[in-house]
Amino acid sequence: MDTSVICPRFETAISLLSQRWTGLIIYQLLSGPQRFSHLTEVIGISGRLLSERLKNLEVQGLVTRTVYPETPVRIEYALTEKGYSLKPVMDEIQNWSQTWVDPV
Amino acid sequence: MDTSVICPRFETAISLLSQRWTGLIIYQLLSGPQRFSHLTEVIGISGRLLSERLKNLEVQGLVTRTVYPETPVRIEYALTEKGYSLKPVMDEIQNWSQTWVDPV
DNA sequence: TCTTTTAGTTACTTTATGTAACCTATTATA
DNA sequence: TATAATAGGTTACATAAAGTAACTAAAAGA
Repeated sequence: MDTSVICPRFETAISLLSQRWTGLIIYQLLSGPQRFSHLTEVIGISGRLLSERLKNLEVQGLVTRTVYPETPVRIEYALTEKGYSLKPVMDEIQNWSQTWVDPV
Repeated sequence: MDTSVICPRFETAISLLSQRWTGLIIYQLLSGPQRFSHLTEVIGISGRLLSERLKNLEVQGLVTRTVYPETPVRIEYALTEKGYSLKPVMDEIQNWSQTWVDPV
């Protein structure tokens, strides 16, 4: 009989990254705070899902939402320390992709 | 005007890991070749999806499928070099989770 | 008042995932 | 010889998530 179980913390972490778009959003925000419309364009995600994902990421403490009451209003999304600390993960994915993914 | 685009190789790599269960399957196989039924139990994935995922991973060259014609038949799934080289990615996710994910 | 701009939301369609029952091959058992 | 047990799946159907496109809110300038 085998009682091995996957580490629950690892499971939580990877379920975060296994959600479609979430990894890309974090990766994109690594290059600095960005606006909603910029994220939709660069990532190629719909407003509906981007909105949903950013709300989740905010709740989980990975992203902050800052309103600049200009005209028209400017809202910037940025990584928290918790979000930014996923950089080594992203770096390793980047690194792997350079070796193992064919260029387009 | 902004022409920034996300690196296509990175995008390919993260779309692989963004597929539900795929990351967990790879993580689990890092500890050695394993059978179909063992994977379903440890990961908590249904046979239907595990079968689908393993086929994809085989096509993408991350996993091999080996048949041992014993009684009853034994089929083992193992990582290829390409699959195993995702270990640093998994290690960083593990690492992040130890710092940022609450224990259950 | 009407238009423009950003940041979303709503309603609806399509795709992915979850669940449970079923199938096949091989050998052990009654 | 029939029956059952075991591994490794597949099939059919229900539910949940993602994609698409049209619409809305708020604020200020023409």
